[in-house]
Amino acid sequence: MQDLNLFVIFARVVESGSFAEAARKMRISRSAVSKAISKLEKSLGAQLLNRSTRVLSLTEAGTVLAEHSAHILDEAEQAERVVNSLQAEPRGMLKVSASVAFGTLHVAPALADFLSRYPEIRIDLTITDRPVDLIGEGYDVIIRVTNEPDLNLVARKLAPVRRKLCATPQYFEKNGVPQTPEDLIKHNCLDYTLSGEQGYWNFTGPEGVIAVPVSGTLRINDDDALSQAVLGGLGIALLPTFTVGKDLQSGKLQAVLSEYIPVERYVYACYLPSRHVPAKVRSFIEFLLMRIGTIPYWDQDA
Amino acid sequence: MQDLNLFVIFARVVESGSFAEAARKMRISRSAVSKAISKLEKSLGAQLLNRSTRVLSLTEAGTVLAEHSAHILDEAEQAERVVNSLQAEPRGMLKVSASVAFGTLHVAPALADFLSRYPEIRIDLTITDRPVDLIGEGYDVIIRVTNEPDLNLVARKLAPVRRKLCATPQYFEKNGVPQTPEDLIKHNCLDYTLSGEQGYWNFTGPEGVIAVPVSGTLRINDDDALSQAVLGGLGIALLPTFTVGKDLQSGKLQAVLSEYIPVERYVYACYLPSRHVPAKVRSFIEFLLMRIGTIPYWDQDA
DNA sequence: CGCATTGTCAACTCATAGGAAACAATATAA
DNA sequence: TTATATTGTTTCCTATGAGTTGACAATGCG
Repeated sequence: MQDLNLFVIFARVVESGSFAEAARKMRISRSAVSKAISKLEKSLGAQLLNRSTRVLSLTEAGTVLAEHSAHILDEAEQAERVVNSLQAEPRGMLKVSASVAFGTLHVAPALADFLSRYPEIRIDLTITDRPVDLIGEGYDVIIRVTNEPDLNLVARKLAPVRRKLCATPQYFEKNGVPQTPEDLIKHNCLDYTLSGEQGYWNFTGPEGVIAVPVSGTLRINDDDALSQAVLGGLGIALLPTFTVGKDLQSGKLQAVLSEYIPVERYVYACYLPSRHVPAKVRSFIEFLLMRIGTIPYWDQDA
Repeated sequence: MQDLNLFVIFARVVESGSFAEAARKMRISRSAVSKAISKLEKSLGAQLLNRSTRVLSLTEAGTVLAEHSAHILDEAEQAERVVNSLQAEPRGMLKVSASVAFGTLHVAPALADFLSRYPEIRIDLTITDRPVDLIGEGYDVIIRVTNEPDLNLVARKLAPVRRKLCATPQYFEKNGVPQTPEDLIKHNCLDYTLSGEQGYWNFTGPEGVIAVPVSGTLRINDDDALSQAVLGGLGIALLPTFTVGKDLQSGKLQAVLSEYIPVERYVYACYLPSRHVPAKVRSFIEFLLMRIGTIPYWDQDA
């Protein structure tokens, strides 16, 4: 394969009409240009330029090569421009993955705003709780709720996820209100599949950290569905305020043992570590940060 | 400006789907590929490929760049092919310059044969006796009759040009037949403008080289026109056999002092010195050589 | 006839392209 | 699970060759 840089030099010479002029434009010496052309001619096995000290003229081979070289130069400059623009301006396709509950309740509703703010961005949002392969599937950003994000990723903490022990008033009427964490053992504790240690709920209370063994008749891998189950009066669960904030306000759910704080989880926006984060990713994360804030809107008056 | 060779490596990686595979195809080491991509990403300021040891995926910037790179690669390969073909096969435009008399009488008539033998060649023939700038005007070949061709050019000797002292029988009847070169002084000697020393005709005779001072009433810069003048009975001239061969045979002209040989001139095909002579030029010169041969057809029975 | 500028060449220098080897990550096979 | 092979990366090293400088001859201009 040819050394394409020679094509570039050749194109410059042709458009300049002289070696010296081309050399000045490219800020290299005349001899460098001379050697480049000679090398190109040698490697192609064809004379490209007939030259005396004063006059240059293209051979037929030179003429066709000049055309191709100009195209190449063009294409390269264009490529450089579009990549730069893609990098510097928020535009293009943004592939996002978000977990089911949070994605549905808070990411998806926010996208309209985001897209109208950045009209050149398009979004491909995948809602799933399954672990995704950022590299293989080509995601720009994934939004996950977890207490310990993947160490191989850049994880931007968007907001804390506060959780509360909730059930319906009806449930408490029937089964009593637990006064201490230990009382939970007597209750139907609905569990979130992906939470840390199975079978235990951990709290930080007045006495420090405690682990309460719990058991229940239902386990779901989605916070929103879990909330629905609790709303149906099935039992008690540790529910994030981002799903049940309204229900707590409206009284459809009731929180108990509020002085015992479950291990805090966070909403993270994660992306691949790279020195070169495209503008679309930066602006998306900044938008989310602004939208969700340090004290998320669903917690503001909870 | 970018290093276009990095684009090529990038394109190869994309089409291969892996650094290692691309490295093997290009017969360089994996580390070379790795470094090339890193350098490209750095210089563009954008991530192009997301990669783990096992899986590669293009970023958006990478996707657009891949497209452009593929185009560039394509264009380069195409350019290489067409230049090679132009070099190796007799095809394309052949710019030829020929002197008026010889060009008209012998080059132009031969072209039909040549072009039918090489159907992919087209010819741009310029008939002129004016000295031409091979480089500036972009001629591939010039055909000239001279005794000393330009030393800066490659001059292929096609055929000797024999000249004879000619006049019409009528002229000799009226003015007498010169018996010795010195007798020429008494004749109307028509001169060819571009011949060596003005006012003298040089011969190699039995006594060695002699220079005869001559004078006449006409001087023309074209052998054919000069012949026409002689045919009109105006005087004596040194005429090349390639213009008056037929007239000598038919008796319309008569040659005298044949034992005195004028300085021999030659038909040359000249082209610019270069290691890389295109096939079209080579085949043209070979064709002329074959056609005109060492003993030209107009001399064969003269 | 200077004078300036051209393309080329030879000699030299230094950056850097590329290889080798070791490494961590990861997929596949046993 | 463990073992193995392969991936992309990194460090270190070296030879190549790209580019400079400073000549040169050729050439056009005033």
